[in-house]
Amino acid sequence: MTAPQGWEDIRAEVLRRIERRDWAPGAVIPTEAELAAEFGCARATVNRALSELARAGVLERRRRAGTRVATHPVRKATLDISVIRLEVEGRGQSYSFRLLGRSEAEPPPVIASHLGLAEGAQLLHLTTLHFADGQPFLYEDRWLNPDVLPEDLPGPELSVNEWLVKTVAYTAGEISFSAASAGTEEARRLAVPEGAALFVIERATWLGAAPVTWVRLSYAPGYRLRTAV
Amino acid sequence: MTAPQGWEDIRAEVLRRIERRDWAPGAVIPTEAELAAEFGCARATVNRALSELARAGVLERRRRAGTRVATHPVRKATLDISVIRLEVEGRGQSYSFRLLGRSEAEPPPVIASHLGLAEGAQLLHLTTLHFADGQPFLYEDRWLNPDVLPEDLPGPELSVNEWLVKTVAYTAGEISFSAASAGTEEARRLAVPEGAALFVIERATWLGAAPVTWVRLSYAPGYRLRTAV
DNA sequence: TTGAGTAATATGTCTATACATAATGGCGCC
DNA sequence: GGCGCCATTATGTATAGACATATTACTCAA
Repeated sequence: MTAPQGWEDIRAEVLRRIERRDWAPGAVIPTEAELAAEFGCARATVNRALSELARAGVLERRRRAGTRVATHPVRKATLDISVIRLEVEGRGQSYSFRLLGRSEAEPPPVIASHLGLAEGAQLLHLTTLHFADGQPFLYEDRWLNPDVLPEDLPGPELSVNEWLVKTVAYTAGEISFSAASAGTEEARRLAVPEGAALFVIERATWLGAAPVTWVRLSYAPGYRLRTAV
Repeated sequence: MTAPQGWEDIRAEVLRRIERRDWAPGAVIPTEAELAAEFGCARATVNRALSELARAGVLERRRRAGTRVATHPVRKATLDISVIRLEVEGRGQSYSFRLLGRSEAEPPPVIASHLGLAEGAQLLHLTTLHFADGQPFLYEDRWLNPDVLPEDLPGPELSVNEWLVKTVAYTAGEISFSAASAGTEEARRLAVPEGAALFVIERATWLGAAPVTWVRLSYAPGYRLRTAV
């Protein structure tokens, strides 16, 4: 066997020992210095490898206490939250969208309180339907805080969704994924029967303390969000 | 203003400049060497900060071409895929489960082909109902490859889910999230009307080329998977 | 026995330097 | 002008050494 060279090799070797149960879950593994001596590399290189594994949830590291194999390996799945156009085009389909409604209004209390808005605050309310290959793909229900918008809204060539990610910064955000039965409006827009199971992403973002946007994305039936682990 | 000290300070400062649009999306930012000179630190420190931001999707880095602000900031949401018991207990509810069925059978063709199984291969089929505070919370439909199991199946104190995570390694995996209408079996088990919108996680894992498990988790209505961005 | 104080230790980070690697831009050749 | 090669350049990684920091383990006194 060739000795591990770079930090990725060392990571692989450590992972292999964990999978082979040379190092059992919960057990303390050798220190960085010891591993560096064994692999014949600098401690920093071992540190890089072990840090990556700790970030991935495979190891747990604490100063002075050492490094141990995680007993409950919390596998972290990373989802890429992208622009809808790119998501559609990434599936090899053609993208289009249509702005359905635009108004200034007071958001429902649930949304207002979630965003931390004062009572009676007016937000911009935009509803958009996104298409993949001409078929309804996603219904977007968005509330926007006009105070944080640096420029005018985009022209018809850019969806609000895409314009937002390119121009409005935010410092904190929440995402939730759930399933919901299609309501009257969603069903009509997506051309599905009322009550159909829709995959729903709700997202709220803030810029500092100021709410930026709240959006609910209802995907047409059949949609799957995928990722590798 | 005090000069940034560690790599986290530098990361914060860079992020601030991006959010203030000192560095616009798509623009090339100064090189590591230049930033190191400006901040009065080693290049490795700047490298650490910029690498983190690149990993987070805020920056795009390419050798020789330099570092630029991402035009399509692909926000990466990381989900912690944990043991179901911990998920329930993390919500402050009491956890229990019941093994509903256990048999050896040939999986449906969809699953078999997805896993890359030979035709006619027999898998262990386990169905489990998980409860939160005594209420049906999650219906688990699992197919297990007996060849990769290192030990006997767990006793009644540990759910298959938890036992698997702690004892079976895997090298590759896929997760998908979707919404589905409750089928007859799911509806009966979760005590919801047929056709109710369920949040579904499907997951397949392999150990090298060998399939390990395929599982479908159907959550009772109202379930939300949350994460921060 | 208990608690406070202290020494020991493993990880976390930074530095300076060096070389590796990928990708670009320009140069020269045809 | 077009094409291929090569020097340049910015990032990626490795190194040894140093100091910082968190936390444990130990010692000693009340």
